[in-house]
Amino acid sequence: MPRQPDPPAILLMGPTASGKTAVAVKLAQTLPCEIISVDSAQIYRGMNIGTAKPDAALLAQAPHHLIDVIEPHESYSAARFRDDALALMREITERDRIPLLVGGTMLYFKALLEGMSDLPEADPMIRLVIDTMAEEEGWPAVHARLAKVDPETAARLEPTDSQRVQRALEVYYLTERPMSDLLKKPKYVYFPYTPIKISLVPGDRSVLHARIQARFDAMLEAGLVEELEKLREDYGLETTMPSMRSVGYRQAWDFLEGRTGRAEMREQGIAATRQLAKRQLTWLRSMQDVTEFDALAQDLDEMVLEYVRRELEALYAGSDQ
RNA sequence: GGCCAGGUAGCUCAGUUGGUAGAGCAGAGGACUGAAAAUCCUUGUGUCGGCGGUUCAAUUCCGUCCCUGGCCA
Repeated sequence: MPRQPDPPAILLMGPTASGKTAVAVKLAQTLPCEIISVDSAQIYRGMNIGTAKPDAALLAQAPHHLIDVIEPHESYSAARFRDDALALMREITERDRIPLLVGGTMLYFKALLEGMSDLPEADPMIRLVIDTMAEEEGWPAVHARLAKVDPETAARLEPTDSQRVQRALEVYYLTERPMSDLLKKPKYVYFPYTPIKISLVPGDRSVLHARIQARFDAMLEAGLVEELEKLREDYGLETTMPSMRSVGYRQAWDFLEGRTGRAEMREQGIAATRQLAKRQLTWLRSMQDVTEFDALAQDLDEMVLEYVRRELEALYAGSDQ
């Protein structure tokens, strides 16, 4: 008896400003899918302008899951994303619909597809302790401490890689075991879907850069700085919070503090967005079994739609045998 | 028109007491396991404004011209 194939899931990936949302909406209007956002910044309530979040009208027309799920003073994680996304995907599939995962946070896609090792979650107190340590002695000294308890991880990390050095030491403090040991245990990979992986990659980088610039100007025009000002009044925000490290908000914060002028904020915001796009493209190049479309193509949404249709037909034809 | 200060990497600038030059930013490539829009690694040949002159050798000294800014007319 032939095995029933796993139900489909569409993964639509691309760098910032590549036009993912428009394509997703097109698919959602034409096929029985529900959109799940894969975006580490759009999860924050109230951060609308700078994250290029779909507006209320568009959300009413094409609902997105995993948008506006936490507040700007809270933090999220790849592990939480994986749990949330898998739960939603099951519900959507049970409704006989197809999950359509759309976004640019490639670590989240990876965590979803490949699973994560069994590691403890972040502990704010321990992070504070390590931050204090780093402030007093510098990150290389923290790295040296890590080398004593987890030489293997220390060897693969740069002493300057503050975030990973901190995480590795945090894992050791919480478990009293080196992270390298914990990572060696086989991961529990659970992804009972047939993924249809699509990437939107601009054929001409300079066109993407021009788009990024125009979009950042539009964000400033739409009141990005004012939005942050309001958020700072409503929440006790600090620059160390993950939400405030995101592109645009970080630069607007410096501007509000008087550390930069308006022109400088604009330059830095645009550059930070370009750099984000570059890192996203690096991720995409390393991903397997992804069908790539030129994000700048005229009839991009039609092309993607046709491709998805064909893939779905092939999948369902296979299941009827 | 006169005087002064500049013209060096895409941008901001350093430097060479004469032996053809280097930082920051930007850009490019890469890494990536509970903060990932994060965090980090690698990567710098450019008529040193043009043309002459002095010199073994000029981006560096001299002359001249062009351009930019400031002051004076």
